[in-house]
Amino acid sequence: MAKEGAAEQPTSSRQPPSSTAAADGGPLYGQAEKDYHHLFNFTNNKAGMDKVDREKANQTIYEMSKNSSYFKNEQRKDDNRKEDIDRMKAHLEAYRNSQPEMRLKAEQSVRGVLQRLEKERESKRGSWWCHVDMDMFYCAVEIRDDPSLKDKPVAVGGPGMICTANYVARRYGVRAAMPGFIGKKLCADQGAELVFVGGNMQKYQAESMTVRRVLSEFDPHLKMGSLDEAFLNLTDYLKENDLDSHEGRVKVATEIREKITEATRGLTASAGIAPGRMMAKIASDFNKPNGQTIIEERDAAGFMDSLSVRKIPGVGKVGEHKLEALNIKTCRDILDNAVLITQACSDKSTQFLLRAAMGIDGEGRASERKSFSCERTFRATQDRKFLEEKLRDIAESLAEDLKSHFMRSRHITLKVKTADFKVKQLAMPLSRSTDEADDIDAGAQRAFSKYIDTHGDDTKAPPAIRLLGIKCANLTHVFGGTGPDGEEREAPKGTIDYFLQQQQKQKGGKGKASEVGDISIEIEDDEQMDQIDQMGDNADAPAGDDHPGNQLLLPDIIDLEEWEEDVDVNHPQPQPPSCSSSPCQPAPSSASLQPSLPLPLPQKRQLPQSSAAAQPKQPAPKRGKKGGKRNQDAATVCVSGPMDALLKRMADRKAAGGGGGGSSAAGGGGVDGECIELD
DNA sequence: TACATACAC
DNA sequence: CATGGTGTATGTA
Repeated sequence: MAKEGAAEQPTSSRQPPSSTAAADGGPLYGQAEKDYHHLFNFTNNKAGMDKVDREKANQTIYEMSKNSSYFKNEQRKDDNRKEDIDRMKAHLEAYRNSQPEMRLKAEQSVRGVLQRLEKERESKRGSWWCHVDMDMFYCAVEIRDDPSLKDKPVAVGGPGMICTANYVARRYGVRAAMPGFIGKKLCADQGAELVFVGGNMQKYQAESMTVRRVLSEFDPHLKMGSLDEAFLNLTDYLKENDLDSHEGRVKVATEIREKITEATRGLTASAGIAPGRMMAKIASDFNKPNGQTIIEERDAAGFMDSLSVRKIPGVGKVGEHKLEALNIKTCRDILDNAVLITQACSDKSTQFLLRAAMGIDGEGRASERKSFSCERTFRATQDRKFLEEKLRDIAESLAEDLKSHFMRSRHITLKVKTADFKVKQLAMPLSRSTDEADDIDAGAQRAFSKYIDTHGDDTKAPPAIRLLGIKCANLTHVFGGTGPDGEEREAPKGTIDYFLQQQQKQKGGKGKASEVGDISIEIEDDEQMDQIDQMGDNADAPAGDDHPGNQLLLPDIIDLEEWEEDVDVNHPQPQPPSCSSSPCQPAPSSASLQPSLPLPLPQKRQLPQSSAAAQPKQPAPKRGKKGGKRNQDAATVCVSGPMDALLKRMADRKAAGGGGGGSSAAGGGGVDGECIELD
């Protein structure tokens, strides 16, 4: 099945790099005004839309958007960004005019960084990652179950927002994350009717489990990124099955996809295999849908070089434009202009960009969940009663959420979006941790009053509001103790809380009970690591828990019920990666001693345009038993004081003399002026 | 700490 | 009639 040919020739049949947005789809609209073309994130050159179609779609979208509050707000934000960019440019200009010694120093420092990175990349050779991504997942499920939809433009979602569109709809310019009414119009203008299908999360979860089962055969430790994508470490599988070769990888990718299609009765997936997670992810997108891309180590640098910066996960619309202002469009440009980047970006961003451009994965250390939030959009209103009731609903929903996860929060943030789409947040620390709706509500209402006070004055009513939300942070685990009904609260098997409970018991009694505060838990071996890895995926979780699990130690992955699946908005198609036929060159050091802004480091790794498959096959380097195992190092999980919570709770009970955590909301004055007092 | 932004999905 | 919700990271004051 599928496009194996494509897999073996990832480089051969692609179009040259698309020109910039302005040149490509030149804005025929609002010419006299500023150019907001790039705000239309919905058009790209995928899915066989030709230039005319694209331009037509752009105009439709523009016509429908231009007078909306939403779009006006986007313009405002964009103007702010432009100022940012101007400041950045000014800063760079200052650098250009600075003392040569200074610039020389900067360049030497960058050279060192790049060399270090080169070494790091070298040291990580030999590990193989696969990213599997289901094609238009939700949509595909719906179409499979109702084949009459097959040739129609279909969107999962509604008139409010589109979650996923099939490829027929995409031809009309319909995209994920596009409001449904625009999608509808795009189709209507071309004589088609967009069919909306409401989502069915249960069904998608079930399908996702099926996919997972298939994949776990290749890597039992796989990490599902969301319902429709997964990361697999294939290193062991390839070695154990004597498939550690280009042919082997092609075979495995093919097999993975075939098995998925078989197990799901017709759903297709795209896959990427590469010597790193990030590259694998980019690769899986490269021949979508129903395709695959394999990147060999010797091709990796060349592949990255030609890639648009926008392909780097973490570089979005804004980042792309910032870099564009520096004349940086590809990953190669990032490396060639590393000095520029160090001057224009923060240390963190610089590190991130340089690593990404070289194809080196981020450290990707995941942490425990840090917040719970809930927000609702509604028809903008000034009706205070209505808004307060909305807040109450949200608080109740959050309390439920917290309880079902055995968590409490000590800090809440109110979020308010006005009719003009401006967002404001107000923090409200609580005097102690809570999972009670009353407490959360009290805090939120107080913050809301404050908002009203500061935003309406005597003459002017406060603005209409279109969204309210609450975020609960400063979380602590709760186990033991009693729940709201007075019943014993025990963490269910298979949850992180259960794990922590066990740990607690083992370390238990002996000493240190008096030591209130954070405790840390040592994860000593892979087995324990896996135990944690698997948590939350178990069916043992409490019923009605729509969050598949916690995120402990899942790197860079968000595993919520995701709404926007398969977003591939506005990604220029990557141009053919030029492949290098030689392994990565050691970091060169053609050091001219003259400071010059674009520092040619490391040397260009350009090479013939032969495809990966056409390259002479080189066996992957034999390595010692090293690259394969993930998480070799013992990891330490820091848990923000479950002990604390326990003791506090006891203290609370003593003080309150009453049942459980229940507490009446405190209207009364918060301590410290801002902190809301419970009980 | 508080707030705003950017990003992923 | 009309542009979502959940979560993380980061920069700045």
